[in-house]
Amino acid sequence: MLDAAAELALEGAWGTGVDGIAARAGVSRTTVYKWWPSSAAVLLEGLLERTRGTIESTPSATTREALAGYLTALVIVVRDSPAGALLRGLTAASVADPVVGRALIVDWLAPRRGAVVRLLIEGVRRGEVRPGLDYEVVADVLFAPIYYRLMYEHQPLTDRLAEQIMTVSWPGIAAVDATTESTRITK
Amino acid sequence: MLDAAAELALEGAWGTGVDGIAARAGVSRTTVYKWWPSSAAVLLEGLLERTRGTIESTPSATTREALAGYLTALVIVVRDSPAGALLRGLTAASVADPVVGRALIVDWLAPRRGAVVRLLIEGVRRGEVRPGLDYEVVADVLFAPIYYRLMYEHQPLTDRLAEQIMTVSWPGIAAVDATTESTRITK
DNA sequence: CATATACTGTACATCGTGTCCAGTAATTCG
DNA sequence: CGAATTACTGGACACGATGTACAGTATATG
Repeated sequence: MLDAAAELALEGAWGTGVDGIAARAGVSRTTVYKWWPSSAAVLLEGLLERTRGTIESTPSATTREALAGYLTALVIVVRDSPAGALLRGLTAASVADPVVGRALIVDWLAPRRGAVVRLLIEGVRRGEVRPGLDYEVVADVLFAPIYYRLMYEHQPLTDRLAEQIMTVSWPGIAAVDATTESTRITK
Repeated sequence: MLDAAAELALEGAWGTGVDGIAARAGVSRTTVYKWWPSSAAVLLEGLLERTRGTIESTPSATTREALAGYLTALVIVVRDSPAGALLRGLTAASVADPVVGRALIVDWLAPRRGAVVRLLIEGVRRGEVRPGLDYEVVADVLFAPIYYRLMYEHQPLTDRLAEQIMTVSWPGIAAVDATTESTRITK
C-alpha cells in the first residue's frame, strides 16, 4: 500500500486529486479515504518514503564542504526529481490545511534542519564555526533561498546555487579566527 | 473600484472566494468577473494598492543599516498586517495558476529585490559592499528566510529576525577591507 | 430621445471533496 | 465448517467553489 503512495509521489501525480490517485493506484476512491485524510497526505507519505535516504549528510573534510554538499544535494532533489513539484504542491496545500503544514515541518523540514544544525554544532567543536550563532536562523539562511526559488521560480535552481549561498553566508558562519578559511572564501 | 479591492485585501479576505469578495464589496458576483479573472487577481491588486509606499528604502547612514531596516520593515508588514496572510494565499494560488505566479514576481518580489540590489550597488560604490557578488543570490539570501518563515511557520517572524539575517549574511556581503564593520558584527 | 456602458441576480454546468451505504471477497477464529 | 472480522468496490449524494450565460435595470453620454 505504501508502494502505491511512493509510486504515485514519484509519478509527479500532483493536481490529479483523490480520484486520480485512486485510479493510478488501481484502487477505489473510498479505499484511499480509508487510509488517508486527503490527497496531500498520500503524496506526502509517498514523498517521504522515497526520500528516506536524503536526510543524513555525507562525511566531508570541512564543515563548509559538508554544508555545501548538503545544499547541493537538496537542490538536485527538488529540481531533478518530482519531489520539487510535490513540495510545491504540498506547500500550497499547507496554507489551507494546517495538518499538512505540520506534517511538512515535522517530516520534511525539521529532519533536514536538524542535520544542518548537527553539522554546525560539530563545526563549533572543531573550531570551524563561530560559536553563539542562532542555529535556527543559520538554517533559514542556508535553506530558504532554495525553497524560495522552488516556490516562486523567479530565478532558476542552478547547479551553482548551493555554492553561491555558501559564498554569501559562510563568512558570517565561519569562526572568526579561521582566517585561512574566510580569506579563501573571500576571493 | 480599486478602493474595494484594496479594502478587501486589508480585511484579510482570504479563503472567501469570489462570492465572499463580491458580497463584501457590495457588488454582484458577475461584476467581479467582469474586471478580474480570479479572486487571487482581485486580492493581489488590492494588496499592491495598499503597499505602494513600502517598496523604496529609507535613507540610512550605512548600507548595512539600510538593508537591515528594509528587512525589518518587510517582516513587520507581513507579520502585522493582512499582507502576510494574503501573500501566503497568493503564493499557494501561484502554484496552480502561473498567471498569479508571474504577477507575484513582477509586482511584488521584483520591485523589492530591485530596491535591495540598488542598495548593494550603491554600497559597492561607497566601498561598503564587496564587489563581484551575484546580486540575485544576495537578494535571495536576505529575503528568502522571511518568506520561508511566512510560508511554513516553523519559526516565528520575530522583531529580531531581520537583524539576525544580517548578522549571518553581512560578513559575506561587506567589503573585505571594511574591518571595522565586519569585526563589529562578529561580536 | 437613443445608445452605449456598467451592474444585477438568477440560473446553470462543472469539478473536486468527502461521506454514506449496500454488496462482495478473503481471512481469521471458534 | 460456519461465523465474524476486515478490506475493498462502486455508485450515489450533498456540498462548496468556479466560471459562464442571459435577460433585465440604471445611468450617463451624445
